[in-house]
Amino acid sequence: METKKDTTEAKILEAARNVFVTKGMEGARMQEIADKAGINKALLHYYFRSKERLFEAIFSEIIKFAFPEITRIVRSDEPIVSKIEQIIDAYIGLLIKHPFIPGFIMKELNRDPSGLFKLVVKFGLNPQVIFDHIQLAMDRGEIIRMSPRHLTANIISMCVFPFAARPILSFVMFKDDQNALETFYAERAGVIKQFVINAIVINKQDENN
Amino acid sequence: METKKDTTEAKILEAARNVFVTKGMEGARMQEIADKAGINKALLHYYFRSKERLFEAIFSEIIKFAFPEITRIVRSDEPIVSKIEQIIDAYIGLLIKHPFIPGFIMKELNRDPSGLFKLVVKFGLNPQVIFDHIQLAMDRGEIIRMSPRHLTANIISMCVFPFAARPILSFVMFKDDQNALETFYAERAGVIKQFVINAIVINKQDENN
DNA sequence: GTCTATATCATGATAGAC
DNA sequence: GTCTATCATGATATAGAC
Repeated sequence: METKKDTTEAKILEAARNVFVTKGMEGARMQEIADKAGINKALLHYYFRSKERLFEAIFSEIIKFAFPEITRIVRSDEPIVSKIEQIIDAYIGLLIKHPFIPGFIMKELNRDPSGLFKLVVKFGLNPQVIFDHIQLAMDRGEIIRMSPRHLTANIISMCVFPFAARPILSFVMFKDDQNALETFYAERAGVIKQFVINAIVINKQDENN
Repeated sequence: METKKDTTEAKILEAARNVFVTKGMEGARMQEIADKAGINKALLHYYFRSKERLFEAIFSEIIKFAFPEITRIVRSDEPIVSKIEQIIDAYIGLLIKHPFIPGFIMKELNRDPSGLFKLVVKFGLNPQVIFDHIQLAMDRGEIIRMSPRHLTANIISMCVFPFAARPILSFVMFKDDQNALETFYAERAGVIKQFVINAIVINKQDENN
């Protein structure tokens, strides 16, 4: 129906996403967004009243994206190790597809976290559920005892940080060899899964019970 | 000698560090820096010709700080596990003292990595040395075999990311309970050391050989 | 070295024709 | 809805007095 009407709006959103993600809120220029969208500045203000509004639209879009459907995986009835593996696969897959999102999120959250607050509240995302599931698995003796928060932090850190710090990796670790960097990212999921399993699983030789 | 002469310059640098670290290059205002330093804008340009120059001064200062003397630890003649533990302690100690540095570094590196390039080259920092040492420890059977690059990435990720993503942790994990957050950071070094040892050390019951 | 005043310029935003 | 032209603001940077 309205798939025809909003071609301009769609072009604006795509251009804005592009510019905001690479330059950030402060660094982005309305002129550049207009150019990339093939229109002029006035039209930007016609569709989105201000730069602030346009940014919020993009930011919401991205944040929703960054919290993938972890809850579904967590709530499933599989053993904890299987859940953790699925979450790592889901995260890394997402990050390989959209490698610039972590940098953007962290940049903007350090600037003004209020946007995140609204969205997390709106989505009713409750990390306590995750911690409880981990605690349960520990009580059942599936994995070693450690702080569920720290375990969660460890896993997410290993997944996200290498993408957020892409320029450092690229230059310091790989001397700007982009192919080597891509290979590294592709290996990441497997490496993290193995690392976490080594660290926390108790009966490694008895996984089939 | 010139410890008296440069009090104004010192005040400027401190104010600039403050503003740049919290607001970033684009978000920082020369007016605010001048106010915080107790002088006026013109004087900023007298000491540092432009905003760009002033920023570079601060950025260099911070970057040097962020690469602590890891090389010394790596080169020492201790077992690999001991080295890793020392590095984790050094890193976390630094980050607890200066928790806003990671966010700043990542923000600016995603904007323009050229500053890093110059400094890394200047310092002659060579990560290959680290990878070689790890490889050697693997060949000697001290730790399991895995990619040295991935192992390094895992450790640094777990150290740095929770600080870089401070606003997310603070709100999502701790509902803005600052005390709980500080406690979490204080526990971090111990947790990471244990986690890494569990993941990679081969003869855990035989560490004294 | 430090100040006031001002030049210069870029940006977000709006008015108004079509 | 889309454009051109313009405004208003705020920023970096400089001139020049003291």
